[in-house]
Amino acid sequence: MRDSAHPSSAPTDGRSRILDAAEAAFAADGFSGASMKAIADAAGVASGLLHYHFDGKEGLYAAVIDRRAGLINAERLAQLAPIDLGAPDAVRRILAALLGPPLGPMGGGRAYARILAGMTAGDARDKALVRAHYDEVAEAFIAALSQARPDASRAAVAWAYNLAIGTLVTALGSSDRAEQFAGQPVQDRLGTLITYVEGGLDALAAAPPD
Amino acid sequence: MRDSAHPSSAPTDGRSRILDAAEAAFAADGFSGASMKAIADAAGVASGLLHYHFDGKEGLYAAVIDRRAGLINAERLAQLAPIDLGAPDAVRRILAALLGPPLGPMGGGRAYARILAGMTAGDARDKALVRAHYDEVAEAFIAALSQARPDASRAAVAWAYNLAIGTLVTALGSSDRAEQFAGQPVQDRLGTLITYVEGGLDALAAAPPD
DNA sequence: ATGTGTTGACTGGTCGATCAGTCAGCAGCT
DNA sequence: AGCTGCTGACTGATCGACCAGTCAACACAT
Repeated sequence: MRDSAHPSSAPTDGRSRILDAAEAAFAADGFSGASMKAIADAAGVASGLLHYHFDGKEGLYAAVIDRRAGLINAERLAQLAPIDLGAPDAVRRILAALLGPPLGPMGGGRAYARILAGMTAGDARDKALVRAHYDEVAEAFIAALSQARPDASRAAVAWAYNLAIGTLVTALGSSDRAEQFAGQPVQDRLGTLITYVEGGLDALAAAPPD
Repeated sequence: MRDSAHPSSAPTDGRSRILDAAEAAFAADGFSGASMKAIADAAGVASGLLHYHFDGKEGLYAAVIDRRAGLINAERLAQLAPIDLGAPDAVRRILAALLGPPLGPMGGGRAYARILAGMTAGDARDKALVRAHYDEVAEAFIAALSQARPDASRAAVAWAYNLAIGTLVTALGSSDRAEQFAGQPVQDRLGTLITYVEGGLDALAAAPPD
C-alpha cells in the first residue's frame, strides 16, 4: 500500500510519477544500478522527459532526495519545537522526533531508507547531498539533546546522535534481516529504537571522557 | 588457502592485486558503479584475467567479501572463545570481540566498511552474501550475549546485536561525517562504540518486553 | 609438450544524453 | 466566432561511450 495524500499520492502528472519510479529504482539498485530507461518505463513516460524535467540522472537523484528529505525534516523540526527541554522525558521525546518521521507515512518506507543507507557509504555526490539536507537538522537535534542532558559532554551527545542515525538507517534499510533475528518488524518498534539509543546516550554521558 | 597471510600487504600476484583493486572500486562506486575494466587497470592486469580468476563480476564481488569476511570472522571467533561468560565484564569483552576486528588491520579499513554499508541496503545478491558469511557468527555472538546477560530476553539481545551491527557499519562507512560532528576518528574510538552499544543493551534488557 | 597464467582486441548490448519534432492549450487579434 | 502564433509538456529515434564478457594467441614453467 502506498501512502496517499502525500507525494506519491497523485501520480497523475509526469513529474511525480517519475519521482516515484526513480525512488523505487534507486532504492533497488543504487544510483549506478538504476537505469534512466527503466525509470521512464516504470513511470510510463518517454525517456527524454526525465532529462527535460530534471536535467539528467544526477538531477533526478537529487530531486528524489530533496523531496523526501524536505518532508522528513519538516516533520522532525515540527515535532522538536514544542518539546520542553527541561522536562524529565525530554530526551525520549527528542529522540522520538528524530527517529519517528522516517518510519512514518511521509518517510517513504524502505525505499527511501535504502537510498539513505546507500548514501552513508556513498561518494562525493552523496556526501554533498547529505550535508545539504541534513546538517541543519543535525545541529538542531544535537543542540536540543545537549540542553536536555546538560551533564553530558557535547562530544558524547554528538557521538550519540551519529550512532543513532546509523542505528536508524541500517535498521530500516536491512529491516528484513533485523526481523530474521529479532522477530519483529522495525516499523512497529520505534520504542525499541528509542530505548536503545537513549541507553547508549546515558552510557556515553556517564563514561569518562578519555 | 588462497590468500597469503595479509591481503593488502603483498600485492605481488595478480589475484591479490585484483582483489585489492576490486575492494577499492566496489567501495567507491558500489557494485554497479564499478567497472571491470577500471579494476583491471588499477590492478595492472588485463581485463580478461578477472574473468579467468573469478568468473565474472559477481564472482569477483563475492570473492572480495569472502576474503574480508573470512579474516574478520575468524578473528572475532578467536577473541570470543576464551571469554568467561560469567565474568562481570563479559558483555564488554564480547562486544570488543564483535566490533574490534572490523576496525583493526585485517578489517580492510573504510573500503570494506563501505561495501558492507552498501550491502545492508542491497538487493538479493547482497542478502545472500550476508547470510552466507555472517549468520553463523551472528548466532554465536547472540548466544554468548544471552549467556552473559541471562536477565535479558532473547529478543532484547537479538535487537541489540542488530542495532550494534548497524551502529558499527554506518559509523565506519560514514566516518568522516562522524568526525565532522564528534571531532574524533572512529577507528580510535572502539571504547566509545562499546560503551554506546552496552548502554543500549542495558536499556533494552531493563525495558518491559511490550 | 602440457598446463597455468596472462594478454588485449573484439562482440553484442546497454548506458545516459541529445534533439528535431508532435501536440494540446491558450492567448491576442480580427 | 475563427484564425494565428506561441508556449511548454512530451516523444522516441539516434548517438557515441562504455559495459561485461569472450577468445585465440602467447609466455613460461614444469
